[in-house]
Amino acid sequence: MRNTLADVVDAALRVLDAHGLEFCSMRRVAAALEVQPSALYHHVPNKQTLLALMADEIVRHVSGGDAAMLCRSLRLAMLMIRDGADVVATASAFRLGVSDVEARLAEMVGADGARTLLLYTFGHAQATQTQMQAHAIGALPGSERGDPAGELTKGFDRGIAIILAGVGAV
Amino acid sequence: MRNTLADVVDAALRVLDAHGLEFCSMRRVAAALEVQPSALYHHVPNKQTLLALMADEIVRHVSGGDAAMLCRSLRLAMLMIRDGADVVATASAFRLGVSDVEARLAEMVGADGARTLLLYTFGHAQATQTQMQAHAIGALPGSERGDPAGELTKGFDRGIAIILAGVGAV
DNA sequence: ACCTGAACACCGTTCAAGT
DNA sequence: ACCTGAACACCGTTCAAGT
Repeated sequence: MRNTLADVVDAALRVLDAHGLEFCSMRRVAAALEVQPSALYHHVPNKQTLLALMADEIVRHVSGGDAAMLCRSLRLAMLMIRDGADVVATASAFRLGVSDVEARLAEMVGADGARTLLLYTFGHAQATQTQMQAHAIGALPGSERGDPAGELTKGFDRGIAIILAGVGAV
Repeated sequence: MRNTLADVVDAALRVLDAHGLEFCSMRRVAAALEVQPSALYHHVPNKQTLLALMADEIVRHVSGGDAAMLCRSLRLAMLMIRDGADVVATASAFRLGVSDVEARLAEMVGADGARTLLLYTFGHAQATQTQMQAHAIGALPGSERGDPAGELTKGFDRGIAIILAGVGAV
């Protein structure tokens, strides 16, 4: 036994973080494992499935005592890896590591509140990552002041507070 | 003069709607215009730019009297075309047809409320489209009951109501 | 069970050249 | 200004064959 499915997923996550989703190809993942591209298809039926497994892994350790902390943990998990928000958002319809988070949120704030929190968290994480990439390239008109990560996080927290206040007000 | 930039963007949107983002390649857009792939690069510097122009076009006619109607209009504009939510969400960091919507929302509910509404709308539209695709393929476990579009729209409206209530409650 | 090697039908992009 | 033709360095996936 030379490589396991977990090895493939780990290698794919390393390639994703190093090169971004655009260049996270089956051929590059295979190269990272020093294996022929066709060897991957012994572990995984296609690329879409591999991306779903990557999404599960990204979200695996999300946890938190209340709704706000759970959302913050989910956001951080996606931001930890390059293009993580895109990978999770795209795969989340099928793979249910995310549905797990939604179920825990639903216990605290109801089904509608849970869905609202979750989809806002996805949207914000995606926007954060594209904005951070734009900032890294240096392509933001009139906002060349320092790293924007802190302000983005504060903005995220304000949105969560708005939604939670709305849940309370029914 | 044989083709204009607008022709290229229109052709790209037709290819997107017919085949989806995955198969919306420069080569297929060129074929739709009965032109060689290299001809596109006279109108557009690269594919990313073309996608941004497509996003602007998708969002062009969004309008509404209050915040909720504006969000509903934005959501419908993205849902009108296959994979429209993905195209708009990915391109929205640079292209500012969306920033325009955000600015109008900000006048009504403040900057934080506008951002929350907008990112929730993106997240919900993306989830709606992946779910509708899954439903079309017939790949949803235990939910084979009719078209889910109506329930998804009601769920969206409830989320908007929660956020607007939260904005009111500060 | 896990992998190689070769092939198939594709990509985005560049560039000289045509009209 | 708008396009062709040819090329370059890539893709995802399949399949027979090896160990």
